Amino acid sequence: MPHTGEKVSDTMSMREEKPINRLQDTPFGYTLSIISGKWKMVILYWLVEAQPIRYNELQRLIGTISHKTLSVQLKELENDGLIIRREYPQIPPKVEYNLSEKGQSLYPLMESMCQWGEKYKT
Amino acid sequence: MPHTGEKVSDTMSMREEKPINRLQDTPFGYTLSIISGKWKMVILYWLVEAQPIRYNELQRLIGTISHKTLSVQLKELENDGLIIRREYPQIPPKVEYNLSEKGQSLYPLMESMCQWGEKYKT
DNA sequence: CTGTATCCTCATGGATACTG
DNA sequence: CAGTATCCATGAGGATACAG
Repeated sequence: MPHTGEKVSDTMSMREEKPINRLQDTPFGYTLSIISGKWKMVILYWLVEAQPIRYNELQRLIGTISHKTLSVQLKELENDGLIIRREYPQIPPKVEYNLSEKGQSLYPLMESMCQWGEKYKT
Repeated sequence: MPHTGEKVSDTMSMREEKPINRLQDTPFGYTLSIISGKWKMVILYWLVEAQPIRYNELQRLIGTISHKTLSVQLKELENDGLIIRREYPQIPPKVEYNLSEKGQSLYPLMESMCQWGEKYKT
């Protein structure tokens, strides 16, 4: 898998005793750490579909995510630079979420996942 | 996201009251259910790199996965049809794991993940 | 409306020992 | 060698209440 142009052992192997190459430090591992978890990709998916989207609408679309979980996940996605939170100083408050360019760039990945699922889903 | 050719609400939305379209029943959700989790993609990654591979070697390569966890994950991957377990009736036992065609077909996804990580990793 | 703050449950995964 | 069995720790995620 030519993910770096280097030998695999240079970028991902745990074989070296020191320094230990942690999975997270590899491109593959980094991506994994960003999009793994139960909800990350689902949230990103809906952002692709419906951005800009407000907090409540997002929760309604996902349907089964809890209040706190959505909140935490959104904050993590924001910290990872995948989404942009835009707050309107109103009463009542209004917040819109959009994908950043970095977030948008995951679109091909989601596409691949959809196509793969389409093909292999029982 | 044209993952089915149908309207999004027909395949993924939770908006309909009944029947509720569960995420798992969508192509996207199916893929998610298959590859999510902490180790699935890591194991598949190493299979791409080093198949056919034996149980012990696999654990050694991953480096930080526990005995039980690897065992459980391998069984799930086998049940999902992504890998093929081949047992040689020897003493001591020898077992080799290979990717099935279905498993191999995830290669583009892994490729995408590597490339994305390569580009956006800090 | 858009969140935080608590508290709690439970699945995931780890350590260790044992088996064919 | 390639697992299973058992027990345990951790943290992700959920329910509910409260706040700005």
